[in-house]
Amino acid sequence: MKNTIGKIAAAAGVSVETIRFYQREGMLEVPARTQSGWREYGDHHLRTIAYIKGCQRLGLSLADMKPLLSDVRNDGSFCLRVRSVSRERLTKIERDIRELLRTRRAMRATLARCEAVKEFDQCPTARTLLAR
Amino acid sequence: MKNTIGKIAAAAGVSVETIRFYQREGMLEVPARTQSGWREYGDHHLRTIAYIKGCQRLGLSLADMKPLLSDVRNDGSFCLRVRSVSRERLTKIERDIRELLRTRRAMRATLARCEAVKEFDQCPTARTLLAR
DNA sequence: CTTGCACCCGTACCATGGTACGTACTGTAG
DNA sequence: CTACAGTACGTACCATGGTACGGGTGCAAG
Repeated sequence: MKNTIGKIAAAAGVSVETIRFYQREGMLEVPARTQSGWREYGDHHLRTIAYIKGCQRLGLSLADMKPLLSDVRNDGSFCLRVRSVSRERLTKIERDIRELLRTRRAMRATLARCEAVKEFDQCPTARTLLAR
Repeated sequence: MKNTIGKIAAAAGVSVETIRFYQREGMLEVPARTQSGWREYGDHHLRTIAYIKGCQRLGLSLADMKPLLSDVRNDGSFCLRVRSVSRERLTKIERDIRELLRTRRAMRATLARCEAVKEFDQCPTARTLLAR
C-alpha cells in the first residue's frame, strides 16, 4: 500500500525521474509525505501512471490527457471528452502521416533515379539539390 | 550581387533570423562585412539556402546535410555520400511511419468501438484507459 | 557507527529547426 | 536634421517527454 518513489517506479515500469516529472506537471496526485519528507504512494498512483501510459499508447499527448486526469470516471461526460480529444489527436496524427509519406515518396523517387544512373555527372540527386 | 541579409532572406523565402541561425550552425558560408559591419551576401549564399531547402524537401535533417554542404560537387564521392545519407534517413522515416500507423490503428479501433456503444458505463475507451 | 543505497530538491540539459526580444548602431528618405 | 526602417549582437524561448547532475539527508544492515 505505502510505497516509496523507487518502488512505485519499478512497479509501473518507469523511472523515478519520470514520476517526479509527472508530479511537476500536475499529472499525478501529490503524494503524502513521511515525517522526513519521503513521498508515500498508494495503489491509485500506480493506476494513474498506467492510465497515462494507456493514453500514450492510444496516441494522446500529455497535454491531451491532462484535462482527462482530474476526474477519471466511467460516465458520459468523461467518455465524450475522451472521444473528442482522441478525434482531434487522430486528425493531427493523420496529417503527420501524410507529411511523412510525402517525404518518403520524394526521397524514394530521388534515390531510385539516382541509383539507376552510372555516370556521376548525370546524378539526379546532385542535380536536384544543386538545381536553381 | 551584393545583398543585405534582408534582401537575401526575401529572395530565398526565409526569415532574417533563419539566415542568422544557419550561419551560427555553420551551414552558410560566413559572409563578408561592410565597414560598418553589415553582412554582404552573394549569389552563392542564395544557392546554398536553396540547397538546404532542397535537402529538407528530400527529407534530410540539418545534421544530415551538414557534412554535404562543405563540398557540393558533381562527382562520384559526393553523389555516393548523398545516397548513403539519404538511405539512412529513409530508414528512419519508414520507422516513424510504421510507428504512426500503429498509433493510428490503435486510436481508430478504440474510437470505433467507443462510438458504437450507447451506454456510457460500457464505454470501451474509458475501459481501455482505466484497465489494470 | 559506518557504509552505502535510496531519496530529497532545484536546475540544467537532450533533439529539432528555428523564433523572439532588447538594446545599440547604420543607412536612407524627406 | 530627423525619423524610421534595417541590421547587429547575445541570449532566451517554443514544443515534447522526459533525463541528468550535484549537494544534502534518511534509512537499514552489518
